[in-house]
Amino acid sequence: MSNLRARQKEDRRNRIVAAAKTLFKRKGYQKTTIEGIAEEAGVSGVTVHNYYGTKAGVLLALVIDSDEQLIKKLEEMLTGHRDGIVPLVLSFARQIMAHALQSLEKDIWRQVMAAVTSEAGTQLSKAYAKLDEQLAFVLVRRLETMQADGRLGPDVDPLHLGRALFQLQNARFIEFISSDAMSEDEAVARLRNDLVALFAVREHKVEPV
Amino acid sequence: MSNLRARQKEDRRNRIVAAAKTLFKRKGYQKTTIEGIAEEAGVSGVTVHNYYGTKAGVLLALVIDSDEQLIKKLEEMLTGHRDGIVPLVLSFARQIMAHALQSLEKDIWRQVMAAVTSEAGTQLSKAYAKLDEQLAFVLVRRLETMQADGRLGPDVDPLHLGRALFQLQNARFIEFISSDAMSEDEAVARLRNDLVALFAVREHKVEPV
DNA sequence: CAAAAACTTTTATGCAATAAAAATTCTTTC
DNA sequence: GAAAGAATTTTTATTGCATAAAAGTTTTTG
Repeated sequence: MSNLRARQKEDRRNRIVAAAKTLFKRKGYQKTTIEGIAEEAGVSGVTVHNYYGTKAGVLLALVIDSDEQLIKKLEEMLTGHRDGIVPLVLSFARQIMAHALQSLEKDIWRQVMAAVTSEAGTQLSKAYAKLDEQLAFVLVRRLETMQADGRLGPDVDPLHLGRALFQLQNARFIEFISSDAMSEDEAVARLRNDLVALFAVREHKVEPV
Repeated sequence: MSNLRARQKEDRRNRIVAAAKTLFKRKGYQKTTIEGIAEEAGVSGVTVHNYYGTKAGVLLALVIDSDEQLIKKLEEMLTGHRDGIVPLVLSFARQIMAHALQSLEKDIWRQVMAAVTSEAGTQLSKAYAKLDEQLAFVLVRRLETMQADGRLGPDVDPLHLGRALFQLQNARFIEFISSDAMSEDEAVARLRNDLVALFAVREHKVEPV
């Protein structure tokens, strides 16, 4: 009997997120109220809280939806990439920044990033972390291909390398959204500096701690 | 006449931060109220807002004070460091994590990190960013010494490398405080994986974008 | 010392977040 | 198919952050 109640719940979830998306875009984050979202979605304010916990929670839910598409897009774009690691990571980064600004403004992204850390442990926060892991894996898979093709040394661990590269990219992404003044080009340039500097290192021994 | 007014202001600032420090430690972040801090400091709640803008602002001020000491400590500890880059960065990271937990609990650090991004552009947030830059420079100076000693190739840019290493360290630090379960050892292990993987790469060409 | 300037406090308002009680709607069972 | 029961939403109420404006106080300055 597929449960009317479950369908209604799903429906309300969708309406709330859709309402939030509309209002965040129209009025910005600070100026849209939970009560406003609730009204637009045809539920009570308390229901929004019951569903998503906080205003930032609603925002997170919305971002998670949009990021799932991003991952698919990235997979497509990077498959068949025949350049080196640096260009790979830079296109990856550029794509992420472009997608981010396309869906929401920097100011709102700052709220997203803040919510992810301050609400660490929440379901939604975990879901976001999972997406990050998936994003890192997009890189990992590319690196594995490169290694199979002989374009990456056999002594490199693609998993750890992919994760490290993602961390760097993410750090620069956060820097990017943290400043209204910073352009995509500037952010990419900084990331390139990071990579070039790191890859120029010839470390002899690694063992001692 | 050294301005009585300025001295009073300075005095209030100190009292507010001291009160906040006490209360945050005693009751945690969520449960201490601005009004409580104000009462403990002998001012009105609105004054706390006028001074620091937000509750997180008070917290940031407090952290900035403590981080200034950290930088000095790190300088001392790392001067005369004779190992390679990886051990250098790992001690650096370990020191930062130890200092962090010594002054505040993870939960509160999450609020700090969230505030830094969500309140980007604020005076206090800029001050925090400046401290990060100084921390990165601790690494940069060590790398310069290493290069002068011939322990780091002449084709490496110590400034960019130091910044990149700091970004990686910081990413893992955030991960560390974001999970109550993650130990210092685990965080350091992840950072080491990052570094080892990155330094194992032998990138041939870098030019094309 | 009095007027002006600089601050702080008081007062008031909006909104997020949370809890408990009341009301509604769906499901189940006879 | 209606009534009992369960699930879920809404109403209502409260606390605390944040902000603005008016009122009051203290320091500075002429």
